[in-house]
Amino acid sequence: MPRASKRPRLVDVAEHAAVSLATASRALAGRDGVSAEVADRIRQVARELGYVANPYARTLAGGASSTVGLIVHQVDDPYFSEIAAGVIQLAAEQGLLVQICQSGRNPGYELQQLRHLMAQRVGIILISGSGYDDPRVEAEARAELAAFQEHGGRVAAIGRHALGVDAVLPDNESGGFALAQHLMDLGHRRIAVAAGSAGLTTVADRLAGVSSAVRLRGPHAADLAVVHSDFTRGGGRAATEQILNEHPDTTAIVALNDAMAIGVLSTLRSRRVPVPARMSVVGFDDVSVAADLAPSLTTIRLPMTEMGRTALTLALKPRSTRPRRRPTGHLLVVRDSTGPAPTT
Amino acid sequence: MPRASKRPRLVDVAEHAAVSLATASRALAGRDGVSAEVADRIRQVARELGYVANPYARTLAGGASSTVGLIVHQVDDPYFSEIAAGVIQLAAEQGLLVQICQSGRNPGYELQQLRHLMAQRVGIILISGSGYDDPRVEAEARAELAAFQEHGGRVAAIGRHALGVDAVLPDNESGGFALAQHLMDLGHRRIAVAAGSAGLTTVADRLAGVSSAVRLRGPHAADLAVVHSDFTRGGGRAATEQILNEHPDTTAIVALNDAMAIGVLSTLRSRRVPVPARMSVVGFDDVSVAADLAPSLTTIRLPMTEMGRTALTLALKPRSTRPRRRPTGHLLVVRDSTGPAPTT
DNA sequence: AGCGCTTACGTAAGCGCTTACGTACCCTAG
DNA sequence: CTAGGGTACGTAAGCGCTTACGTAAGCGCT
Repeated sequence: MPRASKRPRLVDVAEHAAVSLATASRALAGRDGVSAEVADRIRQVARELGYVANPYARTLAGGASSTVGLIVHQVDDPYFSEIAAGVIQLAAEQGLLVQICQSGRNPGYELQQLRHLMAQRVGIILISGSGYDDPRVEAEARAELAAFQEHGGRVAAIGRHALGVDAVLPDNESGGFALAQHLMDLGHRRIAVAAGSAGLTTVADRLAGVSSAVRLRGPHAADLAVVHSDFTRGGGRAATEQILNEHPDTTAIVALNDAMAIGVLSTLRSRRVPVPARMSVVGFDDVSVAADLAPSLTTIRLPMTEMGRTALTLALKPRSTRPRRRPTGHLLVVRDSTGPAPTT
Repeated sequence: MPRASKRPRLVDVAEHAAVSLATASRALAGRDGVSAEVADRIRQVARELGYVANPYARTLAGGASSTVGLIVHQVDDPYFSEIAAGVIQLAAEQGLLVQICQSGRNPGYELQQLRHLMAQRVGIILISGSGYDDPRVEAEARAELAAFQEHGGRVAAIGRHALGVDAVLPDNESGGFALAQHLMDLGHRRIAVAAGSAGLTTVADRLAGVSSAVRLRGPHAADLAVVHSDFTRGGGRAATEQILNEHPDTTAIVALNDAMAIGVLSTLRSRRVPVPARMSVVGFDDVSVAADLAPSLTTIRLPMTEMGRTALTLALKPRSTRPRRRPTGHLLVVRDSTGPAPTT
């Protein structure tokens, strides 16, 4: 049975163009040392033959790997999937392929994924998601990433500043600050915070912003009750139960991300607590459903898709000696889930 | 400056174990022709050295590529991200890496992504998302996939039956059927369908289920108004506006996926149409937020994560001559967005 | 005319692995 | 005791690229 013809190789291109392998390679790589006419002829032939370089051979021979690795906590979490969408968009524009991994919010497993990517010689690695306070894991990751960069690997982080690599950093602290101010401006004095896992730097940063806004208002501006759970809708539900039980006079809940906020709203609804009449709720991130919730969610908008793109851009640029940090900007988006504090 | 030591190669393992390259390769690949003791020794050495095979060299030399490609419409659409989560989970368990691409709901661009993956010699390709009725593109994809499989490539589709490859197929038709029945059981007689792009097979199938349920009830069981938009929240909003304007006596809206349903609910809320008192709404998919919406959404549950896993399983198994089809099962989940038809 | 320099291209040595083939050895049958 | 066959392992030939190095031609200069 006559096999369909195999893919053309570089030799085929070289032969058809009547040049050597080396010249063909140079021409297609856009390296100089090839006259313009010859280069044109080679590119022309390559196009006609439908030649596409074998990435395995190319990488083996010392060329740059054309794939970027992306580690997220969970792809089906909108925060991460919106970031991923940005990364994938830009990667496609640059002709790069994205290898995606989930760490499942587990620092040890994340390190394992990272090792796997490095072992696979993925050239560029993006790590999205909050750092953990597990100092051992963090230190190991840091060390191995440093070695990886020594060998020419490129790395960027999104929302993690403790890794010693270039990073895109959301304005967590000032976002938290803005949220607390917004609530206090509305007259709220008993504010509860539904926070994610205590170990996450994102949690710590956002929380710090909230507290500093409260402190800044004066010694008795407002009471802050912090309840830790995790950054999921289920976490938001659990936190709400706890807040309702332990801090019944709360008039506003700050969920430290939108997933939690959705859980908060859901629980308040089933407990028949009217929002915002009896309880105001704010989130953080502005995932795209936030605007379509009932009530629509007041939150801090982070340019997630853009953050993904920026992270890849950062990793693509030649590395400077010191890790660069790129803030993201943020915006308080006021919607229907917040209103004046109820008069007692 | 003394470079950090390079990664161990197979020769290093072979030397330390005092065997030849070939033997080491065989032992680590688990191929036979190596005595048990020697194989153990080699594996032991490899572990001590922290040896991980270079995937580029392995693939170049004729080994199997260890990466699977996944094409989805949009990663930040929950339907696709939940499927992707399943694929990535199982891939990680199998030591495979997942290359993810977005087609942006554009058939031509999807074909381009497909070609890119094939050119990159990705061994396994999963294509998620509805087929299009663009016969030219579909035929081209079909042909190229066939050639890819001829060369040993493995392919599976999710929710597409026209590609001539193994496929995981959601019960679109019976799901639509169940939804329509549910509404008619509640007394609804004027039902509008908010459908995605007319070209999608998913739309056609779900719609067919709805219509056949209505027809089955008898000639004048219910009026069905179909409005086409697209499978996004915005599409749901647009469709709702149109339904409200053109079919004002509608009492129930069937959104053909949950994203649209969210848009429908959002628009009804802003138009002050109470759900379900004045209008019932159903969705399709049961994305994970569906339960946390206000009101929570009656919908058809599809095991999305499981579907992702199944698709990969299918692609991993040796191919049979005829494309296999694996149905997914479904479940009508009744929540708060549906109620009895309002009495006029 | 002879020198050195640049430019344009070819030659060939790998990159790290898999695998077809070859070879030494041991076992069993005749 | 030897022929035949299986088992365990080694040798070496690539896979399709990149790139260091070599070479020939062309240039301006003294």
